[in-house]
Amino acid sequence: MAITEYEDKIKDIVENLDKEEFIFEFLSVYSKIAKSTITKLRKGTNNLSKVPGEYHLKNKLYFKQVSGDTLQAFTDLVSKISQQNVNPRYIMVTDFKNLIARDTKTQETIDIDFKKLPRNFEFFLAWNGIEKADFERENPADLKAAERFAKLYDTLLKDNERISRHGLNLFLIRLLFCLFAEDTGVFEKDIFTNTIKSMTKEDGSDLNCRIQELFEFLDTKIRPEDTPAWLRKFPYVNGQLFTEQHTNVVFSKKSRNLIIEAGELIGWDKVNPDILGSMLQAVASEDKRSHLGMHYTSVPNIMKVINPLFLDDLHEEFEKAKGNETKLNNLLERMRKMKFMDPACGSGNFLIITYKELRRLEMDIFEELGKINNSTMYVPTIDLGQFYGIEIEDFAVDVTRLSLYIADHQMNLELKRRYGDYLRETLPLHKVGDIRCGNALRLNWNEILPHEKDDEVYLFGNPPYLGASGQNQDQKKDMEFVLGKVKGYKKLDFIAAWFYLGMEYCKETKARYAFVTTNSICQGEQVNLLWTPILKFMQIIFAYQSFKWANNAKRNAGVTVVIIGISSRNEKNIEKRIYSINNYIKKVKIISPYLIETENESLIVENTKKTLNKLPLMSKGSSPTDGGYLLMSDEEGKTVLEKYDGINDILKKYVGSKEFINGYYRYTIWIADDDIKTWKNNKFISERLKKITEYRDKKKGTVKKLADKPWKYVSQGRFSETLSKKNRTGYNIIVPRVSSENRIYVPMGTVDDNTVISDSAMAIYDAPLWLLGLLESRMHMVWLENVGGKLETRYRYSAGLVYNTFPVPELSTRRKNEIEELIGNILDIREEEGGTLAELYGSPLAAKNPKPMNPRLLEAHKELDKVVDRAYKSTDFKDDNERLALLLNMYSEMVNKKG
DNA sequence: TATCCGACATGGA
DNA sequence: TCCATGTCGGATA
Repeated sequence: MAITEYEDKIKDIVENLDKEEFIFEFLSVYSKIAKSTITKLRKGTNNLSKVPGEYHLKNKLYFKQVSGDTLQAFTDLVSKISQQNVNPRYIMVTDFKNLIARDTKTQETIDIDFKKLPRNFEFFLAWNGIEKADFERENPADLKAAERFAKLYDTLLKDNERISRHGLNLFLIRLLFCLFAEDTGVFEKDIFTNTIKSMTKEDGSDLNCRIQELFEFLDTKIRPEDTPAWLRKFPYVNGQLFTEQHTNVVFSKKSRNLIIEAGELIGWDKVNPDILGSMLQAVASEDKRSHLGMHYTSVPNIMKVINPLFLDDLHEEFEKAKGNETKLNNLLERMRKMKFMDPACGSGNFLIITYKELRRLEMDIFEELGKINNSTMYVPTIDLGQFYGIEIEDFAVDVTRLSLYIADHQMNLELKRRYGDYLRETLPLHKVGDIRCGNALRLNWNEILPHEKDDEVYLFGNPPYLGASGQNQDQKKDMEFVLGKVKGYKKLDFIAAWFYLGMEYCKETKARYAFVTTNSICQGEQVNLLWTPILKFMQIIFAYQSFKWANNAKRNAGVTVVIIGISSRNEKNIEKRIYSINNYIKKVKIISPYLIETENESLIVENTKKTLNKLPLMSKGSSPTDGGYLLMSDEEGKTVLEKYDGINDILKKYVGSKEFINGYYRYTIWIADDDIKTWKNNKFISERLKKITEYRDKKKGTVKKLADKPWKYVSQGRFSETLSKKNRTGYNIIVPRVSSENRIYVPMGTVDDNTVISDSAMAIYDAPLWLLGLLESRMHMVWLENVGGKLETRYRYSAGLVYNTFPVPELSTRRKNEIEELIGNILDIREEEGGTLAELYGSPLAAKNPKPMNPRLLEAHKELDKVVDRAYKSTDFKDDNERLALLLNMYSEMVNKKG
């Protein structure tokens, strides 16, 4: 059942109250309580209490209808129950004005206005087998609010087809403000909802007029004498929130009710402005509705950005300043001058969290000041005017401003709670810094938030990620606008533009920046393209290594992220920190753009087409680009082989990474140009070829050109060429392009000439066996792990980055023979032990359910490692870091030699 | 022509 | 719905 259904049903019961029937109707809302149980309770057959007005349903509820002092009645009932040997989950009393209920398991008690029962439906969810704590974790008030809000939004859109989006959005923002204000003490309690309820007609026809009058009045500082009484109770709001002219909105009975329900059923005081904002933003943009909230940054992740960027430092300074009035005041002065900008602020959650954290620190400081000098006056330090943002969607801009007001008010309440005598008024609203609506990649950030060399300014956020092949024309133009001068910029992720602009804003100043980003900009070919130019002026001061994106949205975005903090190179002696999983912190001197400790951050491996190491050519396997019509499963292949005589001439096994690792194969049609005459009239073949022609015709470029030769692979690597070579003695080596990072070694191997290596794997045709041994070695694994690209965190093997750049020392014939023998041994053990490579290599590095690698195989690999290690260095390596350092040094020598 | 990538894709528990 | 682990074709050089 949807959350809102519980509320709606209970609301119906409360509004059409039948006191005698109430408890039965209420129980029936909770579907796990059987109808028959309720019927029996009504008849009294299973009512364990014989007192009139009392209902005791075994293990579930002890209910009493009372009159007079409910609290006294409740206390009496509790003590009465405690004397019996019974254990009802809930105890509830009500006089239908007030209601008190206790959950005897959690000992939680609610004492509420009877009319607020619908809002508290989740308190009783244990009846349905759902514990309240679990429910709240999965269905926060924010989600509930967003769900109701989406309904209202859709209804208003249907009733107002011609209205401008901006006008509608503005109305909704103001509505949200009013609902929030009446629940949190900015306005008089429930005044907005009650006004609408009592002052407008049920069909909604005059609601627009009243709303317009109200909004205008909220923006009027000097209250006219003739203000009608119903308006006079509303205060002056300012903050420009109600300044713009209200756009007329058509209301219906339905939309009016939805507004009233939003007021009555949602506890706006429980709503987090940071999360709500992201939900609202998603509601308002149709295309994003499907991934509601997918991309909002969770509070823990925001903390990972702002803590190391500036908050840790402020807290540290606070600790040092404790007991010293001057130092404390200096810290406040410093905080007052700080400025913050999120150049992709969305609905502003980074700004909100930052604002709240600073206000809390401010309170702590005043508490300390109070201890030193108890006549300390509270002077507001942190102001909304210190917060800036850029956002492309105008609704989100409004949500950001609104959310900042809400955050401000929440902190004012917290201040009052903590120190009753320190007061800060929410109204009139304070002015927020520039939250600019526009394209962050086209705007001059320094014009929005101008700063001097020594100003303390921080930029942060979670800008959009988009790989090179997913960018649309506009985004590509934006990339060119920002990164046009950067070599190879077209291969960079969209977020690279933010990192580049961050550099331009912060370089040679004290300003710093940190973003949450896809980890791919710190892997593979993007490392050189992006970081070589940025590191000319900047340095990485902290980094969170790869972790999986997660927030509370129903469906999470599928991406692995890192967090990178950056300052100007001019800032010396910064202690840099690398945070890895489990929040293990390592303090280091230099952080490389691969986000690991390094001695030289310019040791970056560049994608290279030519081999730098004289190894035989590696190429990608063959790619059919056939829409799947050249391929068939093992099973289908065997059927075909039986059905058509001689077809085995043109059927080959087809093996990619998945097939190779998991020990199976598919079949592919593989027809040489000369043989096509023989086969084009075969029914099975011709049907498939026709489909391929159709498929390729819809494409463009090379693929389309091959539409009339459908049997041909679009790219064959060097396979055909190899097949035509006579007197071959080498092996066809297969290397999976993508494979699990949970294995110690990437399984590689050899296949015969009757097997097509698919483009999901790399291939070295007609190669010596020692080469396979070299590639399977620890040395090569370390290289792959550190300089190769990744698919999230999977290993991604590529020729340009990994194979061609791999530094190889002089190998004597004797050593080659030794390697050959050891890799031969490994291949034998694989055969002897049996099972798939996935089973043999296991997943020993998995965090949750590690599966061991076959011990015999592991031993054989270690022997191979020793021999290969020895080719690089005469003594043992301490660890993989030492291997990597040696390889990187060899690499840089190799590159320098080439000039 | 040959990649290197994917706010992913997909199959199995 | 989570968890483990690798397809396939596009845009680019």
